[in-house]
Amino acid sequence: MTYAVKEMPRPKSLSTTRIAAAALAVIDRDGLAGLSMRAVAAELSMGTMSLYRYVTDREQLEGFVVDLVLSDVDTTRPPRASWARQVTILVERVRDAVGAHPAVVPLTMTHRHTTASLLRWSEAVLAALTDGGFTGPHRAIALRTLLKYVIGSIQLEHLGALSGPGTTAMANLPPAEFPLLAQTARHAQPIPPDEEFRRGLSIVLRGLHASQ
Amino acid sequence: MTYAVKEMPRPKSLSTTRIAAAALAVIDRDGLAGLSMRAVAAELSMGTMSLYRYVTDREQLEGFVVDLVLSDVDTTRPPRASWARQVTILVERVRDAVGAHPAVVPLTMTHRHTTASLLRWSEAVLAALTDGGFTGPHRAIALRTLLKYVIGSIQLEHLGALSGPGTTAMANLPPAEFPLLAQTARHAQPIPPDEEFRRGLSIVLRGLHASQ
DNA sequence: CCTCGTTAGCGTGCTCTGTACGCTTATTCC
DNA sequence: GGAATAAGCGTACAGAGCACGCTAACGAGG
Repeated sequence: MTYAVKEMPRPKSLSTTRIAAAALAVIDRDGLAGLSMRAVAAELSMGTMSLYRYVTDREQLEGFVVDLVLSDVDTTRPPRASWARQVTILVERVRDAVGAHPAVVPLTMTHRHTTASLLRWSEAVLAALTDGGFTGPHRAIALRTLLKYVIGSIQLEHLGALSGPGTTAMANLPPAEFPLLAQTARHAQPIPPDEEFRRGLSIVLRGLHASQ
Repeated sequence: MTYAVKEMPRPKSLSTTRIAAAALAVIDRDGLAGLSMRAVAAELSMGTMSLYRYVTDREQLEGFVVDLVLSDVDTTRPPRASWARQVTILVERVRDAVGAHPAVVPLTMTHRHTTASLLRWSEAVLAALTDGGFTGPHRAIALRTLLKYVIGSIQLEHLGALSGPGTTAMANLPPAEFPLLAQTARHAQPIPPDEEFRRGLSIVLRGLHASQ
């Protein structure tokens, strides 16, 4: 027996996903600074206030955008791979999904990502870790450490990658005051972000391996 | 021979540090949302537009706030300690400095921290790594990996710590769909943030050790 | 087919933001 | 003391988020 909805005099013409997609389009086109309720409404050919039928807040809309971006990550575990390889692939998928929309990075930080896809992702990572023999609190720490590395990487990448202009500036620092930094910057310059990410991740994985 | 400044008809009554301190006071009291040019001006008992004699932008003011917060980290290297211990202490100092003003965390992310104290901090970390036998590109990767861990940690902590309400919510997830996650959340619950941070860091350090 | 109830959609307007512009006033130098 | 210069600020404007209440489109019952 279905308890039908009492009344539906006029069906909603939009879904939250569609609104989020519109907002994401605005962001991708005009940057995060270009995101405004008016801009999103215009993108949907609606009046500004119509958005508020679907969204309580600008805050909530931003959350939906993050959800949308993160919903692109494949959370299935690659079969027939070592636990470390599984984790690597899962972690790289998150990086790629966020990397596809660099301008939303600040939003992913501010908005608690309790989105369903991140939960599924965590579950998959935990499964891989379990394959690797991790259990109990140690497994919890392992997951969190990986999460921290991902977040830090994304943040740092879209804030000045190793091969970016920031590093170039560091290479020109006064060598008297910052000898190691200047030298390190020169060494780091030719390392592309992908490689930096992979090598850092493999350090973390080695640490996990060595810790149990 | 000093080339004197041509004219100084009226001395500045404020320093950028003092403005940053006022802004930080506003943030600490009213949260980041309470930060506005008017609020900072009021905090200094000035007219709003007077601020613009010292600051070109709200953007720049935010940068100064970050600088101020980060200027609290002691960048001297603890003597007579293993390289790993040195790194641990240096890393924890950054965490503590930022942790003293949780509301500025989003600012530290948005604003490129090319602040002098972070440069000195990096130099110190590099020195410790050099003690540990790291050189060349490998040392660069090591520094970046540590930085990523710090950033990710700070971010994650002020976005839902392991022992926070977020984890409690996870513990109550449908066990059918998220068996490992629910179980992990229960295991993680009693772990305080400090311990989580330390154990994660030691994983990274172990990884660094194992990588060379 | 018509009417009624409900809700999607939106126009108006308020408050608050950052900041451009230009005036007033305090201060230092000769 | 007078002139020059910059500090300090009052006013004003564009654009933001969103509260409020009206209008109109639609589904259901007669």
